[in-house]
Amino acid sequence: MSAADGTAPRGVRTKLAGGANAVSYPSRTETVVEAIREGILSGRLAPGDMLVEQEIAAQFGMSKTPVREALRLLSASGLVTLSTFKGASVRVVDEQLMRSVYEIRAILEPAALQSSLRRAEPVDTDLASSILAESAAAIEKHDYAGLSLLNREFHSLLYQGCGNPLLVEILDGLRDQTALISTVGWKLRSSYTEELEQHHAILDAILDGTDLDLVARLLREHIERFQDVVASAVSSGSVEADRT
Amino acid sequence: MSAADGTAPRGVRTKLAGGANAVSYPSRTETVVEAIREGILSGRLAPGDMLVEQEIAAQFGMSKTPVREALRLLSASGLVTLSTFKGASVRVVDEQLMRSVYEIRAILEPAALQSSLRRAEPVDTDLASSILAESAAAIEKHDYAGLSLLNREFHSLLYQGCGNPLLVEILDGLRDQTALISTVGWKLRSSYTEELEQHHAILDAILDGTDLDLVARLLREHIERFQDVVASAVSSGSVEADRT
DNA sequence: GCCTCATATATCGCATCTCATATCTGATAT
DNA sequence: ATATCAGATATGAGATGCGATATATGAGGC
Repeated sequence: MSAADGTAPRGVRTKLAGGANAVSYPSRTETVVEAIREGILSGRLAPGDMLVEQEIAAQFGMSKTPVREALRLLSASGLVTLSTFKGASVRVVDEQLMRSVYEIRAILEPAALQSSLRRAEPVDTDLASSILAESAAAIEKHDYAGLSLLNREFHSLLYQGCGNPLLVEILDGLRDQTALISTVGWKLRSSYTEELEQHHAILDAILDGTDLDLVARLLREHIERFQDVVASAVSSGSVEADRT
Repeated sequence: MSAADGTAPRGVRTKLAGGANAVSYPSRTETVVEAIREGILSGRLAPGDMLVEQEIAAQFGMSKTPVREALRLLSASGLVTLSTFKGASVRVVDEQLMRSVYEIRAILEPAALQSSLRRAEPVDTDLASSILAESAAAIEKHDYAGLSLLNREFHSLLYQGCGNPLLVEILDGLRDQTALISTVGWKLRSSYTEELEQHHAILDAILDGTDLDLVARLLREHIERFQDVVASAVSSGSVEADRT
């Protein structure tokens, strides 16, 4: 009520619209989608948290309409569960879902990586290397949220250059779903050094560049390994336990 | 205008809600999504056709709100293109997109099929067989819209039982995207018999059941074959030509 | 005759309002 | 005391209206 004046925000958007990027300026719906997405991925919003339209609308100083659309969109992308007349909530992950996600990633990511490596502009190995360095630092500092982000970035790098935008889109979506548990599954902590080691092994194999099949196999085994780790972590109930 | 009374439709929905299936009754948004989806898949709506909110709303006797949501959802699933302040239109496919779709299918479908075959309740070969019989009949009758539908059904059958609901969902989405051109690409007509033959070969290999790798390879090569066929058909501009 | 610019219209984006539904609370009967 | 049912409340679903913007159209100038 207080922030929902109705005139001020509209002016702001108008200014943005005529401003720098004429094409595709951020609609209010996009704003909300991005904000909630970021909230979930960063772990600020935990699985099961209710997402109340009116609350979010007030928080952003807008009407419920764009919020509603945003929640629908997030539901379509799998981050949010929508129950008719009951409301929206951050998706609660179960073992089945996580196994599904990792199974698909285990198939697609190695294939995408091979496509990347076969192309002219393959993989930014410098950036990958620095990400791994940051990962080590994050582990030192016990910054597991940051580490989770870095891990996702690393995997993204490997398939980003595969030349298939749709494949990238799909893998980005799957990657986001893994974030539903990565940030909260503290029980996975012990696996982080192992994950980093495997990332290093994969990067080394890429830099070596002689054996594409080896690279693909390493990545696949890496993902399959974490399918089991994550699935068992989820089934043991460590996911919802940490959030009071 | 005429049908948008506002009170009559509501009563209908209420009756449905309290009626048979209490859980998950179709919301207006879902109705529209399904209708437009069906329209696109059946070829009644051609790529490039504008989808005007008010028009559709009037047609269904509802307000613009659910229509709007439906269009957003369809955009997220890739069947509809949304241009800000310009409107929604049935997605126009280009060669790049089609290559992307088929490339991913070539990776995922064989893997999914192998998963299916390894499970207890693998593939409904009886149904697959009858679908192929119907396909032959459709070719006889030059019913290419029906044939396209049957082809999609056949592929669906192969991965439906893979035990990974998310994978099924993704493949269903990709399958729908191929429908954007399948029904209108009349130039593909000559390939239909070849497609049917290959489907038969795949089914035979499944029924034989001795060589899983052979089955996977046949399916992969089948899809890769049609990647080229479809891509060249799209680039030659046969897609938009047929629709006056 | 063709190009440029202002006006007009169509269409989307968002806000506000109303209605239908689920959940919660409490009273009553067993 | 507990189970059940009715009313209250909260919340989503949908309808309507207004404002913003892009495209189309026509007049005027070169």
